[in-house]
Amino acid sequence: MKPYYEDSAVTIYHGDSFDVIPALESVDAVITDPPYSSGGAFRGDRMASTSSKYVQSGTAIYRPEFAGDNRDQRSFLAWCSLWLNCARNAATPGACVACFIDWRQLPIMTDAIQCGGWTWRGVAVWSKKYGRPNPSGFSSACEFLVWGTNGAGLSRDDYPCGIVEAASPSGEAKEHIAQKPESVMNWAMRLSQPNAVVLDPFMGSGITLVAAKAMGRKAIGIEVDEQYCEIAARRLSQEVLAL
Amino acid sequence: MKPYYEDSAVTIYHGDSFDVIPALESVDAVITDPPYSSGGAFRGDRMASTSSKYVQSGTAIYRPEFAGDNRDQRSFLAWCSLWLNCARNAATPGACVACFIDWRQLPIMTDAIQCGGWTWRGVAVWSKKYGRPNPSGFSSACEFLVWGTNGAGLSRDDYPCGIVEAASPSGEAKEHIAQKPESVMNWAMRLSQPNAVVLDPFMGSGITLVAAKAMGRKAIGIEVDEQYCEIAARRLSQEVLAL
DNA sequence: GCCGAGAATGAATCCATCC
DNA sequence: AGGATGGATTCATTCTCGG
Repeated sequence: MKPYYEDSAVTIYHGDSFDVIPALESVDAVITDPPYSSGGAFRGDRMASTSSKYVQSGTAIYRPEFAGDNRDQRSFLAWCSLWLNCARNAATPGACVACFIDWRQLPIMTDAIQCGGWTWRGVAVWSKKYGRPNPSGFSSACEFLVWGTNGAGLSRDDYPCGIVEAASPSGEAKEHIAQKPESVMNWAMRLSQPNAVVLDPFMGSGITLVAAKAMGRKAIGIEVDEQYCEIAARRLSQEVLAL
Repeated sequence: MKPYYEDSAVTIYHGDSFDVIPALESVDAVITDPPYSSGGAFRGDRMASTSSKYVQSGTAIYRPEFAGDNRDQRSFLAWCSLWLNCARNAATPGACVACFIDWRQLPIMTDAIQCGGWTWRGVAVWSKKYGRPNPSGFSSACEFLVWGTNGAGLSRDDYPCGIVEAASPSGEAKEHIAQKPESVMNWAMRLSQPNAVVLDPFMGSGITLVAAKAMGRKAIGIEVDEQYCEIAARRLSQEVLAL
């Protein structure tokens, strides 16, 4: 299988995770931000394009659409269970898993992690401090990180806190509608062991790989959309130049 | 039905919620901190007494056991669905509901709220900043507030943020093992309308009622354990004296 | 360079219209 | 009737720009 991009710490594959993951082995951590299939109470809302259902109020910055974000709840559970199980087959004993998700799909994700054979161990929180006001009550100020291990966890030297606070990325540094801040990815990365091989099966703009590299891990990214492979590869080569 | 305690803003009933709630009407908000039936992965862990399974690091202060905290997941879902439906029958259209819960029972509670006929609208977060370090990964630094409405929500003037930060209560101010800080209860109270009648079917030491009073709401508390009725009544009369 | 005012932003939600 | 569409709305934080 030919990588789309490769350097000393990072490998990117362009393709579908279900095709690529079975060729992998010795994965120590799965840290990812899958398409949420969220964005509305109704089927029609969820089926809308990612750029219209996740409204970027009045921005002039273009960000590409992303794929796989329009499953209903049953399919989302089935689909997550399958790729999570697939990833666990490539994982070492004691490997860890962590998936970002919003409030609406949080319970589904806890089911999916367990259906995929992982041991669910907790829900960590990314606080954005304040979200867009919600006319019916509390603002959506947080996203969640559902995490677990492949069987018994490994002993560790690092005890990360279950909550992290950071503002959403914005402006030109934000190349994907759902991009997480680097500080949040660095925090999530602390779940893995210092020398871990980290897999992100839904790489997007590659922020997970940047964090993995910054934290001394090795990383494998998979992305179905070539446009994002290109963005991630550019970002990672710039990182190399910056060192 | 004879109240155990009553003043201008607050009524306390001593009894089981399933017996008391059907006699109520015009409830505008249900804000409560039910027994989590959590505290361990195994049945034996959950069946331990509340004062032993919820470890109180090194404190000598005695706190009474509390009831209803040893159900397995299926029973917890069934039981929550039943009292939530029961409470909804006493609720006005557009009333709101909010239940505190830990990560382990969070998905069950989102199911229960919907099974009880409420519209689930979000998951808000109470951040304790730090939790006990967890040897397998992230510390449990947060508890969650699953919230919703009885049909369409009412229009509102207050737009509370979906996350609140406060340290856990400690020392003598803590009269119940699972007691929430007043600031957290005041924040939760902001989900309700300013003149709402707030019901807490699992009153415990009465912190919800204190918050309701402080925020200008009227409150009804129900508690099965007379020892806690006494604690709550004492607390509320002191509040009256303090005014 | 620092500060303050004003504008822009957000994995959103609701509701009236329109097919 | 039910699904799809488009516009209005909310505010703490962040960003921009001028003094």
